[in-house]
Amino acid sequence: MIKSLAACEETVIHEDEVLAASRTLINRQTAERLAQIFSALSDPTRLRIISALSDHELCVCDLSVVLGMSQSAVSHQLRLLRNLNLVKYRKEGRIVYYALDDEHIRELFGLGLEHTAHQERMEA
Amino acid sequence: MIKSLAACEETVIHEDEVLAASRTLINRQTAERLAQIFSALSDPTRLRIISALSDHELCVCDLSVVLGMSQSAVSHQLRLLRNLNLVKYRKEGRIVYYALDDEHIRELFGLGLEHTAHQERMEA
DNA sequence: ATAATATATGAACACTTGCTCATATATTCA
DNA sequence: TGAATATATGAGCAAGTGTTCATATATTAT
Repeated sequence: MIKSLAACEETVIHEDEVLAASRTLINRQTAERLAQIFSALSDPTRLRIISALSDHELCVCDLSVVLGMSQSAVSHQLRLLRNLNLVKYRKEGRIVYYALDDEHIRELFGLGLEHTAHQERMEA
Repeated sequence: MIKSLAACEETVIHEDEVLAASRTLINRQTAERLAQIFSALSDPTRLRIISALSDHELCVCDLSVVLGMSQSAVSHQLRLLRNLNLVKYRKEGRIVYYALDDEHIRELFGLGLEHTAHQERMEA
């Protein structure tokens, strides 16, 4: 424990802060989970899908038209979002309608948007 | 415009929804920006750095001890966070102290944590 | 000046990611 | 049943990512 703190040429520079930070640090598993959520939001295509679905549900074909992308590309991304439970779907015949399935994601998306708006103001 | 909507074997399935979604869809540049922000949060190491810095500033050496990672790896990630203005730093002699530099990121981090906590409850 | 040390960084490498293309599956319609 | 069509998915490939290793830079101490 204490021994593992030895580094930086055998001397921890700020032992108290290191101990404090170590106590409150999120664990590796939590970090992995968090990273997975943010990874889902770290791609422009998926963000545009989420944006497109923020008002209405849409079928895969509609989505590919809206995004101007191939059905295959959209479908692959939808699978990813589905696996992370960020979107839900319902089937009506051969048509599959996708919709957002997570208020947290809506919040994260909105908060991110605020941030970009903030950034743009800073640059102006 | 209207022509570009033709797809899915020449027939748009839900023209109204497609037009509505197209109007409110975030543009490609915004999507890129947003993706960049979330990308910064999409890696376990960077999330643990953010977590470690959430209370106190820490120097690079302290950080590498806290995270149990090489100084080089931490330094590379700090550069990335620095370039996105997510962390700020101050130099004191040869020691460089890093701290969070963005309330939005703190909020996003917190919101993400809530989500993982929610997920864990769902699984229990 | 020289040695020691905190941090930064380039190159390389394994691994991941997002797309395309081809094709499979499932449902509807004739 | 067989053709048409909405969606899903596997393989493959180009581009991106996170680490290590070696080394550069900058500051302090002798």
